[in-house]
Amino acid sequence: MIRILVVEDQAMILGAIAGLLSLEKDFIVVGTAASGRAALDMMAACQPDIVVSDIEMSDMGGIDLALNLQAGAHRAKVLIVTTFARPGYLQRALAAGARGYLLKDTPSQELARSIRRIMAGERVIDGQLQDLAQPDLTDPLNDREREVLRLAEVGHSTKSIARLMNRAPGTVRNELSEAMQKLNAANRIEACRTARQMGWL
Amino acid sequence: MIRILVVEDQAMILGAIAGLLSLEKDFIVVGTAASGRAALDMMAACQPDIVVSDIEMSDMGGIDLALNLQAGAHRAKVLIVTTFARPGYLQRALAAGARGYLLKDTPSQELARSIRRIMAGERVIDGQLQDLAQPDLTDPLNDREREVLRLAEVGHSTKSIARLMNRAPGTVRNELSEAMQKLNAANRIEACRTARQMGWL
DNA sequence: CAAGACGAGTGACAGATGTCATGAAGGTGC
DNA sequence: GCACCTTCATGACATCTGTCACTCGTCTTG
Repeated sequence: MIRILVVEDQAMILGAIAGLLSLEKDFIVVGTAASGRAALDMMAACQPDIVVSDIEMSDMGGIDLALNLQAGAHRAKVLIVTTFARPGYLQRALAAGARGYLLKDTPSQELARSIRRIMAGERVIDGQLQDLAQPDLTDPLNDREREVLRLAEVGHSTKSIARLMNRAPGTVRNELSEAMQKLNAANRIEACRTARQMGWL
Repeated sequence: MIRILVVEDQAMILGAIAGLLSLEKDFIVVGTAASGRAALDMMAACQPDIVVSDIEMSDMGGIDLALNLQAGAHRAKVLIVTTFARPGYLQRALAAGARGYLLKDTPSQELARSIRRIMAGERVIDGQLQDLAQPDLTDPLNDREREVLRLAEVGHSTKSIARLMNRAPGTVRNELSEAMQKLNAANRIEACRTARQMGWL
């Protein structure tokens, strides 16, 4: 019997996935949580063998959850199930000790199959991401550039970003410029998009 | 017995929702589709009483699907189930003849309950959207402004947008400026964000 | 300690962006 | 025909953006 904890912030999807997994005779859903934080609090009580978690959630995402489990010496394995085929996410998930990374695009039968493979010790990466995993996709941005981009993304002007970060406008301009060069973008909008798409924001 | 067609582009979610609904004794899932187009093609063969559809899908979204069903004199009712609490979406969905609008945030039991209520003739709007439904939230943009914003959103410069739309750069600048005033935004980035958030893009 | 590396800032410049007043061309309505 | 509106376009102007070269302090590190 494989003990599963499902973590997902959209209640309906959470219910649907939990229901789906409950249909398997060798699975038992021992708990569900709407955030990484909540999941962490339930670990002791649930004693899951595997945690199936989304990435983007308020409070604490799936990657940070994996990190915490790794650090806390929990023996539960982690399977990430997400909408996003972003290289940065995959990379960080694996670095955080996740044993698998599936896209919600993949057929639902794959979920059960992947859980069994992971419990058997295998590592499972979604087929759509095999190719993306290889080339040089390390995040070239530093913390300041990331923060500047995050602010630019929501429409702040250079001046306004400078105010928010307690920096001179010129500095912000330089950082933005740096980021654009690194991302090979023609303007801040493009830079934000690429960074976002790669999972670097 | 209520005959249901489920439309959703993320295969895993599609499977999970279909599975969830199959558990109800008075429901039968007569088909699943990954796009509005595909759903439309299946209508005759499936003869569903109700179509449960996502909104954002390639090929044809849930709102256009509802429009087509309405126009084609199909008697199937439509329930929209989506991630997005965007007033523009709700408004357009209802205008397209949808009988219900649920967020994926709501608990999964609500889905079955809502389907039954809709089959009983009721109209179901997610609680989180009740308040948003009232004030003046009509899309102030015209077609050109919408298109200009869509291009600006992905990082095109004014010149590049002008080329793509066969217009003078000055015209594009004016249209962008117009849109920004209508949306009360300080720059194109903010304008794109608000429009997107309201469901006007 | 000298040589760098690094973070933050400045100044100057070209080009992009946002605002506004204005104008030409093509409908409408009467 | 004439007044009026809409759509597309210009030109002028003030700002904002993006690029670059360069200056300081402050740490590292040999």
